[in-house]
Amino acid sequence: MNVRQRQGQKTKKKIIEAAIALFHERGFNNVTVDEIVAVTNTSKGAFYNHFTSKHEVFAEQFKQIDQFYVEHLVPQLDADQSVIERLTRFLELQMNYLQDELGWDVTRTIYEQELSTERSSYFLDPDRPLYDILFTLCQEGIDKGEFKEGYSAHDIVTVLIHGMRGVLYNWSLNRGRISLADEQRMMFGALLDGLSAE
Amino acid sequence: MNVRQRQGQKTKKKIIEAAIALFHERGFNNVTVDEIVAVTNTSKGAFYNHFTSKHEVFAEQFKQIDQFYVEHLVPQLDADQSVIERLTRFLELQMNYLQDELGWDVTRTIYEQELSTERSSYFLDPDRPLYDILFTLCQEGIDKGEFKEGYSAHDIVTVLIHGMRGVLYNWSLNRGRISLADEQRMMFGALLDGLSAE
DNA sequence: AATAGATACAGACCGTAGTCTCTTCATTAT
DNA sequence: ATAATGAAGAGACTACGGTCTGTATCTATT
Repeated sequence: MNVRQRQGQKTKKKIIEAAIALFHERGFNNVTVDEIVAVTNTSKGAFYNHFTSKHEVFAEQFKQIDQFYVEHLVPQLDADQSVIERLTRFLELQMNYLQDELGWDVTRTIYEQELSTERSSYFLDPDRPLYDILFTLCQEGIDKGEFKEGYSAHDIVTVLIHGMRGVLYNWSLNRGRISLADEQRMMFGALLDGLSAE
Repeated sequence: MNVRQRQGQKTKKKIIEAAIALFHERGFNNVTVDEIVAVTNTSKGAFYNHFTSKHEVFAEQFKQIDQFYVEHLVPQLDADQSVIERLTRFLELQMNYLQDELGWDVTRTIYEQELSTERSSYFLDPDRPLYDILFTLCQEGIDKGEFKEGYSAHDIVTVLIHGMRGVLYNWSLNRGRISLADEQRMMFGALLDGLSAE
C-alpha cells in the first residue's frame, strides 16, 4: 500500500469513527453529512469518495455483525444438544447481541435502509453468513428427523428469518421500549414448537 | 360544512387522487411533491396545509385497509369453524388482499415510513381495528382451550403480528418477487401449530 | 528526468422534502 | 354594512443528501 492509499484509508477511518460516534450520540437521522465532514476537517468529496451514501457508513458496522456471529456465537453452541436446542440458543445469543451491543437505532436504520434504497441489499445477499449458519443447522435437523416432514431446510430458514425480521422490526419501531429478549423467546418458542416433529 | 371548507376538501381530494394515481403508475419514490402540485394546479402551501408529509398521503389509503378487514374479511369467517381455522382463514384473506389489491410498493412505503418518521405511527396505535379483530379471536380461542396453556391473548396477538410483519417486510424487500401467499401459509402454519394445544 | 495518468479531495451545485411568510377572501362579530 | 378574523392557498426559501467538476499531488511509464 503506497502513501496515497494509506492517506485514503486514514481519511476513511477518521470519517467512520467520527460518524459512528455522532450516530451513537444523537441518532442517525439527527446527524448530517455536512456535520461529519466538518468535524473531520474533510469534505463532501472525500466522504462520497469513500462511501456511496450516508447509510453506507453503517454498513461498515453491519458487515461485522455476521462475522461476530460466526466467530463468537456459533462456537458457543454445544454440539451435544439437539438442533432445536442449538437453534434456540443461537437465536437467543443473537438477539442479546443486537439488543445490548448494536442497539435499536442502528437496527432501525438498517431496516429502513434496506427498504428504501435501490442499492444492493445485504438482507437479500444469498451469501450472507447468517443464512449459512441457519441452513447448516436446519439441514442437520432434517437429517436427524427433528423437524416435521414436508419442510426443506430452505423452508425452515425462511420461516426463521421471517420471524427474526418481524421481531426486530417491531423492536426497532418501538424504539427499544419492548424487551427483545422476551419477544424473541415467545416467537421462536412457538415457531420451533410448530416446526419440530411429533 | 361551508363553502370554504368544501373547497378545502375538494382540493384535498384532488391531491389524494392525483397522488395515488401517480404513485401507482411510477412508484412512490419516483413522484415528487412538486409534480403532484403541478398536475393538480395547486401549490406546496395547499399540499402541506392538508398533509404533514408526502408519506401521509399514503395514510389515506392505509386507514381504509383496516376498514376493509372489518367490513369485508371478518364477515367471511365461518363461526362454526374453530378459532385456529378462522385465524388461518383471516390471515390468508388479509395477505391475499395486500398482495392483489394494495401491492408491494404501497406496503414497502408504509413499512419504511413507520420506521423513519418521528410522527405518530399507525402500527403502534393500540386502537387499530386489526388488533381488535385478532384479540377477540384469540381470546375466544383461549376460552375454548384451543391454545397451549401459558399464553395470554395479548401474547398470541403479539406473536401473530410479528409473524405478519416479518412476512410482509420480506415480501416488500423482495419487491413482490416472492409469493406472499406461499410465505404466509408456511409462516402461520408453523406458528399456529406451535401455539395450539396438544 | 519528463510526461502522462490516476486518485484523494475540495467545494460549488442540484434535486427534493419540508417550512415560512404573505395574500386573498369567506365567515363572524359588531 | 363594515370591520376583524382566520383558514386555504401561493410560492419563495431552507436543509440536506447526493453529484459534478476542478485541482493538486502521487505513481507509473518511457
